Amino acid sequence: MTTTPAPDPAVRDSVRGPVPDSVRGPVRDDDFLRLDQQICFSLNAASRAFGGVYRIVLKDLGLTYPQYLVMLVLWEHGELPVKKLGEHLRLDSGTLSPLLKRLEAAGLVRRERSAQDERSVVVRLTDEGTALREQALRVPRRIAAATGFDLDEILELRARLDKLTGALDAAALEETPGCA
Amino acid sequence: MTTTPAPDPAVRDSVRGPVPDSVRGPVRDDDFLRLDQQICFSLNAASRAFGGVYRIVLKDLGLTYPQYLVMLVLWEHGELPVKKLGEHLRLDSGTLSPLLKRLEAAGLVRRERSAQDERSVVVRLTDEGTALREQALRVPRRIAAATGFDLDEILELRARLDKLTGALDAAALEETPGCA
DNA sequence: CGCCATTCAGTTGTGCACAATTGAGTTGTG
DNA sequence: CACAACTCAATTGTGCACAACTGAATGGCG
Repeated sequence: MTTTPAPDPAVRDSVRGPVPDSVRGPVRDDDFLRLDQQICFSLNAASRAFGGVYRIVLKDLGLTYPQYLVMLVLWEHGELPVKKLGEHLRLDSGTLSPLLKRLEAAGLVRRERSAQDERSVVVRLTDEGTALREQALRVPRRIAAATGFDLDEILELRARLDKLTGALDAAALEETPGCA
Repeated sequence: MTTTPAPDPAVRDSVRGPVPDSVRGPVRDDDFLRLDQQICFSLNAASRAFGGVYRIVLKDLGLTYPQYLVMLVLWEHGELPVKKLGEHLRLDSGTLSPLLKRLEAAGLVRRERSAQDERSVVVRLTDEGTALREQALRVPRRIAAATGFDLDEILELRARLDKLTGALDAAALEETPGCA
């Protein structure tokens, strides 16, 4: 039983107020350092908790969670070059190349150099990979059930997370040294 | 520039309705398979986007994001055995042992076998590790700024994520074969 | 006391994330 | 055509997450 980091009302109250932080002025850095642990950490923990549930549910399919995400994209789009796959999933070739090699070894996909552009490698589902979709159809319900969230809650959370991701990506771009 | 996976309104609309899913009945598995990609994926993407921003901000401190989390816990609690550290962070010795070894190599912590219990290893901050806290104090503000979220938004999101994590952990426990 | 289950940190092995680099292939421009 | 700039997948190296296991230390129990 992992000790869930408690909401810790003391932290909340110590930094809260009717006036936005930027105007109100001195929120002590000490407080912020503790709050900070809560938010970044909560996201991390939730992501890993998801990973744990997927690991259990996907064991029957012989897929890891990232491999499942790749398969989802392929089931939806049929076939894609590695580059496009990476854009859908926010992953680069450093992550995808070995992952796809494992999927190929498992007989779920094939990788073929594009004839039009010899730089590009197109990833296609094999018959076996296509067939696996049938097994995968029951996965989402099990996951959704595990969350205990109803559809609206999920959708709203997703919207917040996407907004957050957008803001973080924009900030990362701005702050990267080589892009002023 | 990674192409941000768009909200894709078609997906949303295809599964949405005024009636809660559990009552409305047959949501097609196909739809769910696509929605599923959105939620688990959004969480993953947000977590990694956070990682990207932390990577930039923490570069000055010479810390990775997980190392920073460990330091946060140590700054708050002074010293802890590896086990307790793991409970705070939801990490086991397989992750912490090498991480702590790197922090020790960096001169930020020491690891000493407990005299009371020779099985236990207590992690302590060095003077250098304690001093690093001063540098870390400005990190949370930069992160908070990068999110573009105000405090209430952060706190609410955190509450939702913690709820989600709790539900997922409970589900994982129930569904684990060896605990019926 | 002697034995055994439990607790703890560490190790090993697999897989993912990401930065940096490589090398083949392509495209634009003179 | 020639050549520089760019694109793309793959590779290398570092670090994290987690399962499975090892081995030492502890604590309970007969």
